[in-house]
Amino acid sequence: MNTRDLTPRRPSLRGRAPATVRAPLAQPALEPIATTPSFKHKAYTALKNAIVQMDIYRSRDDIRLDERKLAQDFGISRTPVREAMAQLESEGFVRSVPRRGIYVVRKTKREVIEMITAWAALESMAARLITQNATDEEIAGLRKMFTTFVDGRLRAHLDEYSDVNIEFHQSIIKLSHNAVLTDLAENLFTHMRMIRRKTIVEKDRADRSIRDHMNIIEALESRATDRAEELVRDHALGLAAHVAEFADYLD
Amino acid sequence: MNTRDLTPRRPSLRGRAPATVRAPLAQPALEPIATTPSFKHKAYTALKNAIVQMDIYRSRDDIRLDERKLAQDFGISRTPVREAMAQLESEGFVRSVPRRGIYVVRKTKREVIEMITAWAALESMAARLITQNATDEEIAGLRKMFTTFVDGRLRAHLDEYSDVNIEFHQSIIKLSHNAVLTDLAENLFTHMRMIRRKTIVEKDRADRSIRDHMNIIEALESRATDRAEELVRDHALGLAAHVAEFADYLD
DNA sequence: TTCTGGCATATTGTATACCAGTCATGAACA
DNA sequence: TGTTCATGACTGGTATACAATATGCCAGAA
Repeated sequence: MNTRDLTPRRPSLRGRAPATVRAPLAQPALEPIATTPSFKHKAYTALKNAIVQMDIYRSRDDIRLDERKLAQDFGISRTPVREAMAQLESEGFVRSVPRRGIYVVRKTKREVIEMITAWAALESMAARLITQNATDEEIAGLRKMFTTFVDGRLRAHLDEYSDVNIEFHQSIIKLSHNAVLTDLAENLFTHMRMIRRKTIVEKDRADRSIRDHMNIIEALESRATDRAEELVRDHALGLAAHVAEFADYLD
Repeated sequence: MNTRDLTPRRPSLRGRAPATVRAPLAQPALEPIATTPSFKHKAYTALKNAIVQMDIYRSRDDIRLDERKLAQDFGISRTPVREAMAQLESEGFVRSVPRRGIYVVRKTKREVIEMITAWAALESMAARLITQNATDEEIAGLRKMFTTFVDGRLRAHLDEYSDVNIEFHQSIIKLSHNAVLTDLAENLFTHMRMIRRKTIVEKDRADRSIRDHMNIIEALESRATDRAEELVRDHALGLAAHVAEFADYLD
């Protein structure tokens, strides 16, 4: 098997990347056309949704996904399904065992704690960036969103893994305007969403969480960089500690 | 196209992992045979190495990879090459343009800064964890590794993107014993390594970098959590600022 | 009845054939 | 001489066929 000898030279291809060259015309910015997002991408989205929505922590039985059945159900061939699976595997959602099957991954308690810790790292950096770069309007939007949540009757459901809670933290990350932070965190949040159903909703923690959020917003508004970072970090690490102590249903 | 209807039931599969059950016999513990890592994985490794090693920032010409040629060179079919490509694409190393080709991705200046910022977030959290969890021996190993580097004649090459420099930071992340942090950072570091050749080696920054490293080690040794975190963070963010100011060769 | 060995089956890994756009080329024409 | 446009080679996307291997079943012997 002769390896190597790639193609580092460019083969003619004169015009560099015409696809990315935007015409400088004064057109009303028409959308990039309804480009069909390829079967592979559609399969990826559908599979990810399906996996996220299933309550995988309810039972301890292994959950296996059948390539051929999925391909049949989607009405496509195995190839795009396999490519979607490969991506989901690299993102930590499924695990492929050769000649055995593809199984949905259940995170261990340790892994969940590690993910929350990583999230703490990313979001605390985001908070820092917000105090330095975000506009007052953006931060005000954060407060508005939050108070809407709290005033509504959603308060009762504001446990750590609820959609509204995660959305709040997701907004903080996004306000950093750092695409890398956002992407990395997005994957972590998706994993979080999968655990939510099993969470023990403790009234105390919910109240504490709301107070934390308020303090975070205030620190951001006053541009207190170090304090904002610290509050965000400790809020997340507090959840990690809580999981470490009480989330015995994992494992 | 009827979607959905996965296979959440587990298909028998009674004994969970019989492969790990060791026979209690007095046999010479024969190894589980050399299992060959799938062509897909081998192609992935080979491709990644090839991409990382090529000096992609030397020229501005697009670098295109040809599926068919690569498959031919590797002596395998297109399928595993494609699957490897898909993974590399999700990791941000290549970009696939339908009906056009697969191109090696060149990071923009903004993206590099964002990556360094994310790295700062991860490593500063790692530093925090080290002060709380790592053993004295582990931290001592860090100092030993570093002094070996500095004492040697490697000092001249200790610019921010050099292998030894990156290895130092990699070691810090690893000492956190947090697999999620480690994985996320690993990808960022790999991207870093690709930029190194174009770096302007400034003597001042190299010296500053060494001093920073020493301070970081001392903070870790004295278990100064907040200080270690701050030093690590500022060290990385300093590089980000440096790139923002001087790395005009990007873009 | 219990255990062993071989075969049938199931499932993923890999190879190959086909399809649908894209782009360079060059002939035809003004 | 410059422009247009048809054509064909080329490329990634998709479908399908084939190969390799793990697992379960069953017949037959002890």
